[in-house]
This record gives sequence, structure tokens and C-alpha cells, in this order.
Amino acid sequence: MPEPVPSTSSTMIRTRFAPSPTGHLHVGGARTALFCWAFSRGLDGRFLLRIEDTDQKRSSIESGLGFCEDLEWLGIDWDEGPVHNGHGGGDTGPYFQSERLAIYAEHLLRLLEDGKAYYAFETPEELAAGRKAAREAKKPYKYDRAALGLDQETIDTWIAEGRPHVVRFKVPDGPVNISDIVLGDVVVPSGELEDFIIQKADGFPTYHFAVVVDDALMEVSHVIRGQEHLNNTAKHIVLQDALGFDRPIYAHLSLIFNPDGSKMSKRDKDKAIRAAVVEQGVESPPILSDGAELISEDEWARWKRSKDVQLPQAQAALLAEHLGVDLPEIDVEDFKRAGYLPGVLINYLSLLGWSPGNDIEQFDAAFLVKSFSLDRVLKSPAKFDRAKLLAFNQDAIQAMSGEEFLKELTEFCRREVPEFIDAMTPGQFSMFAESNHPRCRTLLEPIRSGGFFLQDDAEVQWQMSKPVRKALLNGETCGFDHLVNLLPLLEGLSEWSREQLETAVDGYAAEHAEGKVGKVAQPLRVAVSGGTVSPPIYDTLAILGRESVLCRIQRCLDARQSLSSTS
RNA sequence: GACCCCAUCGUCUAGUCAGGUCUAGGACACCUGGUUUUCAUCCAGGCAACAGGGGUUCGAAUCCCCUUGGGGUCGCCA
Repeated sequence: MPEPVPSTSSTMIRTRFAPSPTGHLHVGGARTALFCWAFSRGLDGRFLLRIEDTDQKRSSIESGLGFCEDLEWLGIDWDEGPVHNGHGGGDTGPYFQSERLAIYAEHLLRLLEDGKAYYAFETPEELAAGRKAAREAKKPYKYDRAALGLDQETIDTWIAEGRPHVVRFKVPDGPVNISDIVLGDVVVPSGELEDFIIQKADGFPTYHFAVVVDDALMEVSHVIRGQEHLNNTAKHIVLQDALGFDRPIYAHLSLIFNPDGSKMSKRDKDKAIRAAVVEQGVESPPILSDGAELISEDEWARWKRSKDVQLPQAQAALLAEHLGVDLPEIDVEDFKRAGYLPGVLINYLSLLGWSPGNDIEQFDAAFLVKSFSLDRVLKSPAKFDRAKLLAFNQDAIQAMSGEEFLKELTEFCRREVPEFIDAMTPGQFSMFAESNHPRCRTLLEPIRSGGFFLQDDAEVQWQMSKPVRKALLNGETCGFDHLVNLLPLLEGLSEWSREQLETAVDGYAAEHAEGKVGKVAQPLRVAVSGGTVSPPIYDTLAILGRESVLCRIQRCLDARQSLSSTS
């Protein structure tokens, strides 16, 4: 079914993603960007990126570029926007709103001259007091248009005096009809909108004004954004009418929630840390192993006092590590670090509020572009289910060839944990990748579970957990005894290869353990890794190498007496 | 509180716009059994939903209304 075309003279589809540079791209924003991108790509349109940095207090250029990297990692490229790694540019820019002040001023002046906007001089404190009073009287607050009663002379004088002032839009009477591809027709009743501010006291436009001007000038045909903007759309429509702009076509996307139904937000990380702090009864700022204080007393106290205070990202990460808690993945960057594949994230995200139908669930970006349409976008909100994302990631990893997996894992390690890959020879790492390929769901899992490969032989410790006890102590010929027998056998191997190891261990098991390889494999696994989980035992031994294996088995046997007596 | 949005298995969803083919399909999760040297795979099977009430109709998951529940917005933030 063809999409409706915009009412502008141009029929070109143009969508835009317009983040404010106040942090990293989170999954909600990523999905919005993805839908904008897929929609325009599928219809030979253009996708633009615009940075909404009209808040001087909060914007920073670094986080603006962070967005770009997240988008690039996902494979979402833009035709127009900030120039970054070869894409961007375009002649409807600049694409940073802070660089478009003169443009906004020009259109604002038109409104002022037409009497469709007016100066107002109330201070933020006065307005806050008005809101508070209305709240206490249980009445809805609306700006009372007091400034509309000011005579021109007063206004001129006050402005000449340099009195701080804002510009408000004079909202016309009448209901506002929003036509939305996803939601259908929505009516905002007359009188619901107040005369909202369109220019702040610092001379910057507010979001509403900048968006309307930019979307018109950048010839945006479709505005696809989160449903939290639905109420704003009414404001944008009255502004468009006043400025004589055509209306873009709107599509409001439902929100993405946590499994518990709360809105998925960056704050969830802070919540997870607070929960751990309470659970572990941490009272004072933790001290790191090198003696440094993780957080200053003051900061800690401030953070403890109010749930509105959030720890800076770096400190939050350190504290989480210290407490041993895994922070929930919220930002695209979190998923990248956690070893998810970008194609999988895109696939999963696209299924939140959309589906191609026909029971098709797993697909690549090309398929998404080909099949995406706004009329299949759902109205209802979706909960983010990590288990399903994980299952998709696993499927994608299992579908790779050995070479592809080695390449992906190598890139991942180089980027996230270079010390891991640097500690192995290329041969070892390639064996490590091969043996982990069939059993991992993320690129991070092998690294997490493979820490023992990097340990110094002298540092391997054995915690006598139940399964470890079983492996080492149970049976007529217990694990320790098998290790005693295995040591010289392995020592005598002519070649330290997977094949030789398998022959030797299997042969030993056939003779001394009724052919039950597990009886022998588990003690070996425990001896060399410290635990009961590792890649297949022959792979594990082969990767570790002769010297380490023999040394670790010997050390385990040396510790036999003390380990046997620990309960 | 006011305004607005939403409602199919635990979760994501197909089916809804053009009412019958729906004793409601798929996927993830979960449960059971099998394979397996650990973990994980893999194979077979299973559990599980149209929020409630009223209408319209020969017929409603599908259309209408109400109720209930969930969510969003109400900033000189975006």
C-alpha cells in the first residue's frame, strides 16, 4: 500500500531523527531512529540527523558525537546532518540548532509583527508560584496571558531597560486535530493549550519553535517520534498554521518499558546500584583495592540522600563492579559492550511495536528496509525482553561460520578487552574461539567464563563448592586419584594436541572409569580451571598448553589434603 | 487532578482496518522426556491469552458504548 504523500510540492520522503545531545543513545531513541531510517530507505527517501542543542546548560558536543557512533555501529547512516565518518552534510543545514539562531529569529519576528506572539516578563519564580497555587487549589494551571494586557510603551521601556523577557505564542481558539498514521485522528480540545514560550530569556528558541521551523525548512515529510510527544504535536500544529508551513505527516511510536512495566530509562542503572547498596548494607563510600576512595564522602552523602541524584557514568560503573552487580543494559553502548551483535539489536528493536507478519521474526537490515511500513506499527507499548534478545543473539552467533565468529570475537576483544586477546598467542585464541563458538550467546560470555585461561598457574584457587567436591572426592577412585594417574600419562604425550589428548584421556577412562569420560574430565576441568565449567575438556587442555596443565594438576594435588578437609 | 493514548498466552506478536476459514497461529521464557565429559547446545512433547460488562449482527478477538487496568503529558528540558 503506498504511503500518503506530504502536501508539500516535493513528494520526496524525508524523515529525521532529532536527539538532544545529553547522553548516549538509549534503546527507545535507537528504535525511533531505526524506524525513521528504515521508512525513508525503503521509499528512496532521505534520512536526516539533527542535533537539538537549544539548552545551553545541558548540551555538550561530545555526547552529540556519541550518538553518531552509536548509530554508525547499528548501521544506521544518515544522508544529511552533522558530518561524521563520511556521511552527513546537506544543503538544508546547519544541523546543530545552536547554529541556526538567526533563522529562528527571523521567523519569530514574523510572528511578533503579525501579533501572533508577544513578550512576557514574568520570572521563572513567579510562574512557579502560580503553578504551586493552582496545584494547591486543585485547579489546572494555565498562563493567564497577563502580558497581553501590557501597553506598547511599557513593553518598549522594559525591554530597553534590559529586563529579562520571553516570547509566548498566542494560541488561537479552537480544537486541534492531529492526524496520525499510527494512532489515527486525535483531537485536543479547545482551551487545552496555554500560550507556551517559544523563545527563552537567553534568546534561544524553545524546542517547540525550533522543531517547527526546522522541520519545515528541512522539508521533513514524516515526523516519526515517541508517543511522549503526542501532546507537543498540538503545539507544533498551531505554530505551523501561524507560520504558514505545511504540516508534516505524523507517526507516534509507542513507548518501550521494562519488564515490570516502568518506563525504560537511564535511571534504571542508578536504581540497580541503590538496590545492591541496600542489600549489601553498604554504609560508607567503598574503598578500592588500591586504597583510593571510589566516591568522596560528600558525593556519597548527596547521592544517598536523594534518589533524584545520579552518579556520573564512570563512577556508577566502578561502583557496580565493586559491588558485583550487573547494570541493566539501557544504552546502545551497553549492548555493544555486552557482546551483542548490531544486526541482532536492530532486528529485536524493530520487533518492538512492529512486525513484518507471516510469522517472520529473524531478519537483517535489508529485509527490514524492504518490508517496513508505518501502517503495521502497533499502538500499544512493548516491554523490553532481554531473554528474547539474548536468544536472537545466540541464534545469530550459531549461524556464523567459524571464520566469521573468529573475526567478530577478535574485533570485540580488541575493542573491549584487549588485555584478554593480548595474553594469548593467535593459535591459542583461535582455538579458544572455535571451542566457545557453539556454546556462547554473546561475544562477552567466553571472556567472562574464560578468565582462568589468563591466570598465572600459581594463582588458580579451588573453592570446594558442591560440584567441585563431587568431582574431586566422590567415587571409588576419586577425582584426585584419577589426577594422580593422569599426570604422568599427560606428561608423556609426544604431541600436545587435541587429538592426542582425546586419545589419551578416553583410553584412560575406558580402562579405569568404565568408559565414563565424565569421571575423568571433571576432575581435570576442576584442576586446571578451578571450577566445573569450561569448554570441552580436550580443547581446554589444548588451549592452556602442556606446561600450564601439568603445573595446575600438580598444584591441585599438592593442595589435596587441605582441600579434602575443608567443608 | 486535567487532557490525551493504549488493552490477544508470563513477554514480543499474527489475526482487528475490509466480522465467519480462530476449538486463536508463531517466537522467547517456562515445564517434561531424550542426547551430551561440565556449562551450553540439540531433538521430541507440554503449559499458556482475546481485561470485564453491555450493545449491533444469523454470527464479534475483530464494529459501538461503558467500566476497569496500564501509560503519557501538564518546564524559560527536549
